[in-house]
Amino acid sequence: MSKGIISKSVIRRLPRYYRFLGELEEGGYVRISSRELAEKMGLTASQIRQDFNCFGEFGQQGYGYNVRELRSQIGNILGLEKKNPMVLIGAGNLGRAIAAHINFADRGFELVGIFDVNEEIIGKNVGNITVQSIDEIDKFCTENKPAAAILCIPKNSAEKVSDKLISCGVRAFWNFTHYDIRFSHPDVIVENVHLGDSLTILSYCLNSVCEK
Amino acid sequence: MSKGIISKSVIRRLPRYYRFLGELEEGGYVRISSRELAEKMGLTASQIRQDFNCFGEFGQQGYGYNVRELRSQIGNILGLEKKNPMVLIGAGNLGRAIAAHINFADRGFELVGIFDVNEEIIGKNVGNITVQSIDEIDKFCTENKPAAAILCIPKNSAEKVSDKLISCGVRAFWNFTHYDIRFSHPDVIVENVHLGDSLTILSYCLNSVCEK
DNA sequence: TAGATTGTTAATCGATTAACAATC
DNA sequence: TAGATTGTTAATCGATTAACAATC
Repeated sequence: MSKGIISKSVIRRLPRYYRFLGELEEGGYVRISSRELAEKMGLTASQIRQDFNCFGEFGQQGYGYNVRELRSQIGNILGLEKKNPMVLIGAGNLGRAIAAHINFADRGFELVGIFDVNEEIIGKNVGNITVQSIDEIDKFCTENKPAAAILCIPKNSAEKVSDKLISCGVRAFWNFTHYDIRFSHPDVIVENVHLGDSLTILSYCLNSVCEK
Repeated sequence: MSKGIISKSVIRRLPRYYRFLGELEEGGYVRISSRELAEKMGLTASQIRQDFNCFGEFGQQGYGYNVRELRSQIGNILGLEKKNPMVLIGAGNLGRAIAAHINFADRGFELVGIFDVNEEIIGKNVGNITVQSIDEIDKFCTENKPAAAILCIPKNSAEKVSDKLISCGVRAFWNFTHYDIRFSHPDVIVENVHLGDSLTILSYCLNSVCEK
């Protein structure tokens, strides 16, 4: 699919390309040039062409890119035709909101199980999934082989839980805790979401002069 | 406070420094060298010294940095002693989870109002704040002068709502929608949280060979 | 004083932008 | 064919790392 290993900077732009192309497609666009797309997205045409050329030659000289075709290619690159089974650990406020709010199917995943330690939550439904005790995780993983896990748990339990999940074969984490999974598991795939840090950055920008 | 304008790359590392130094302080550390901190955080000592020197000379040759002092300095840089009034727009799953989950006071903010359009939610309490109708936002802003807003609303209402808030004096947004506020308001401060994009990146990494 | 470690300058690396030949 | 726009190479820019003199 791709020409060698792709830099994080490029990968982080792919979901946004995918979204924009979806909107263009809905808006009836059939073709678009890198120049026009750059204008709409606030990037340079050069960067767009460089980015796409990491993965192949999706355009045509003198014409530009076919919107539907390009979007579909990027979707494939992102692995969105897959439905990787995923578990949610922690069904507190944040975990339940994630479960309800995120369209997993459109992002290459399927949410197949939810786990918690809190007896008051266990047995209740979140969406159409019944929250199970974390003690069931071993058995569940053996049967369902989840590839990925969402961590919406307190920091102090994150080490134990992630160790356990990795030993059960989970290879990727969407990590909402401040625990650094990669420190003891350098080969695991981790996408961190540090909401607190994000708000802290907003505080900085509100109180100081910021670039861009 | 700082020596000129600081690059986004540096700013994005500040909250993590602040967190680590907090943990060190709790763990009884009095001093730490850039080398030791680098080891713990998975950075280079050089980068740490460069980062800190954007803001001043916080260390002492031959000694290193005083943990408590350094943390306090970074806290000030981040503006965490302030309590900027902030409103939440959208009290659905995600909005309510954010309101409950985030420690605003530790991040330089105070949540002072919550707004929604849904009649079934208006009048209910989220934490100790009563959800108001979005129609009240004008009056509320005049009285309370919120500096920042959290957008947890559908994309198609984001343009109207952000225009309105900006006209009411809101200068900064913690934006959970995929609407690009800066496109029509280039001078506004925006910190985007694109949860869907983040999960999509995890899909890519799970299905392809990734760096780091 | 000697050892340690900073603050800062210089070198390197990687990412973005510009330029242009290839080609539809 | 002429015009447009890509794919790709070269130039620039910015961020990270290395080196070292200053100094506690």
